[in-house]
Amino acid sequence: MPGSWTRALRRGGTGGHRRAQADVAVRPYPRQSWRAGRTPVAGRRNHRLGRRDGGAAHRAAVDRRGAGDRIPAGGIDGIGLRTLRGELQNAGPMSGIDAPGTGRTAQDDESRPAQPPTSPPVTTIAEIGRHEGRRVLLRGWLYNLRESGKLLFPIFRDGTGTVQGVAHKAAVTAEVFERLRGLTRESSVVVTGAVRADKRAPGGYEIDVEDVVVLQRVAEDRPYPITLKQHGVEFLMEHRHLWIRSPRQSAILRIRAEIVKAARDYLDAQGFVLTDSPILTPAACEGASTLFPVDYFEDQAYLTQSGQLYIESTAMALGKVYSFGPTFRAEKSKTRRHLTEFWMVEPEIAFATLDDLMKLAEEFLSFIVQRVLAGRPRDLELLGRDTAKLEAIRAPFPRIRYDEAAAMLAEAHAHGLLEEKFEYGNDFGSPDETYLSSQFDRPLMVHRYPASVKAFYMQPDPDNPKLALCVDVLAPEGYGEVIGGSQRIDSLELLERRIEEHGLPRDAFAWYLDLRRYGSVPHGGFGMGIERVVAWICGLEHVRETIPFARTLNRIYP
RNA sequence: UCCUCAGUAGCUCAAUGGCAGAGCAUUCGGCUGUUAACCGAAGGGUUGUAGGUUCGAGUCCUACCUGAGGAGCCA
Repeated sequence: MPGSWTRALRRGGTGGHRRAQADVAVRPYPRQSWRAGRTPVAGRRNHRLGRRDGGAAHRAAVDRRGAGDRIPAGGIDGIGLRTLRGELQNAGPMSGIDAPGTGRTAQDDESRPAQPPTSPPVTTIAEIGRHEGRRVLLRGWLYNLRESGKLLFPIFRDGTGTVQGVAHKAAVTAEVFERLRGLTRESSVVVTGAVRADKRAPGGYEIDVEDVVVLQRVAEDRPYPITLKQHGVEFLMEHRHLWIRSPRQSAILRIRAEIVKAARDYLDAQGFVLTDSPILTPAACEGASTLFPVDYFEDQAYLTQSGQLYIESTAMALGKVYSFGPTFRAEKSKTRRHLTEFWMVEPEIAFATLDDLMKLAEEFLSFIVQRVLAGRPRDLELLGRDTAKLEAIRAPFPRIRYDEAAAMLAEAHAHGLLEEKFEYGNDFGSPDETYLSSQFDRPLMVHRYPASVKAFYMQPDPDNPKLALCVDVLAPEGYGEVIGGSQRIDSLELLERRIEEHGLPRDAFAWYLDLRRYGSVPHGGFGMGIERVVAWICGLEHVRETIPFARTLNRIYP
């Protein structure tokens, strides 16, 4: 069923924004040529598996640096202020921080004019506007440098944003001018200069450079590999540790942090108790997915694929609980929606019914989306996200039964909107989900699937025991299932029967059955995949950009 | 596991079976308001690997390796 996802994406209008960014961007999705050139690293196969060259290259690089090429006591983070201010006023102790042999170190600035007696305040680029008209100290990296004869335009970044500096040859010392003129991208710097509002500047402000101290200079023979031009996916993922410096990637990670915080704030405020579940588990939680085996002191253990069974027990202890953590699936899925390691937030509630769960799910998601809109508008803008589509995400969400969804799919197929005919009784395929969610402007909740296609622990619908009291929440714009949940079986006898029917090892579930033996109550919960939510809210083509270091079928480096 | 597509300079890509190229990056030179700056010059190649067809293969054939997207499965 090729193309239905991309068609849906195009309809959704998320396809064309990438090129608009002055950032490293992956080419628009539909083009087939996402290939990338080979990376010329020896032992390539090995290092993808995490066994590089034992660090020889790094050691060599360190060795090449001179003895003076050391971070001052306290490190860069703690460099601070006191040290740096001292440096800036008597360019002494900082000497040698630059690469040796370049002749452009701070120690050469003996002819620097006397500094004013007070040192300028340290600020971040995000807050630079507060210092308009005053001298400040910026600590960051050189993002780019443009030259025009006797004018230099360095663009600095510091993690909070980017700002352009201006250095007139006549306005700075010859040493500062030369040091800046030859500076290489991503060299780390401490910049002194006056903040000036300028209509030509994208952020509204520029900094008139007065002095630049170079903490570490990137060497010309190993220039920063990620340029401002386009790169292929493989190259970027191979350099993920550097790619995250790009404004676009930084924006995504800030939004991810906002989403995680919003999810936790919401649940905390609703009286949920965080009870994290174990990562190392003795057996399959659900039996379906493939698990990563781990040697556990000569016993076999597995990385968790869901914390659900464990939080059912903490819910019986504490009432309303949730877990937040990584989960692992060894499925050989190669799609833009899959990672082998991903994060889930899983609320579980004693005495909850399916209706309670659906109400929680829609309010939970609405809260998260609105929080991101309010808290990270500039990052959404940087990503080119159509925020009108996010503004619409407010509870209540549409709810349809599996039966109704199946009828919609049958009709779509009859009208030629879906290539493959949907067979009643099956679970929905990706194209089916994409079609269903495309019919609504907010997340779609599909409930009461056939029990036969769902997990063994789901409570049957009393009105029709062939159906399960479960719900999947399908995100709009083709982002697929972001939440899956259900009411759980509370009858000991029924749960025992289901475990047997599914051929699961009864011993491994003895503790789980105890929950039905000692004061069983109706209860339920759901799991929300963080990466899919981030991809949806950010309008991304692939979940690999939603986490600092994605683990996929073919990649575990860096 | 299956289907489809793709591997050429550090990167992104060209090259009817006939001399392996461009842009960016790097180096050198120029430019007093640049916005992925621009202009000029230089260096940079075992065309994924191994076979085969051919007078001649980056191009055609076979196998393998690697990556991407999709299916299945899932969040």
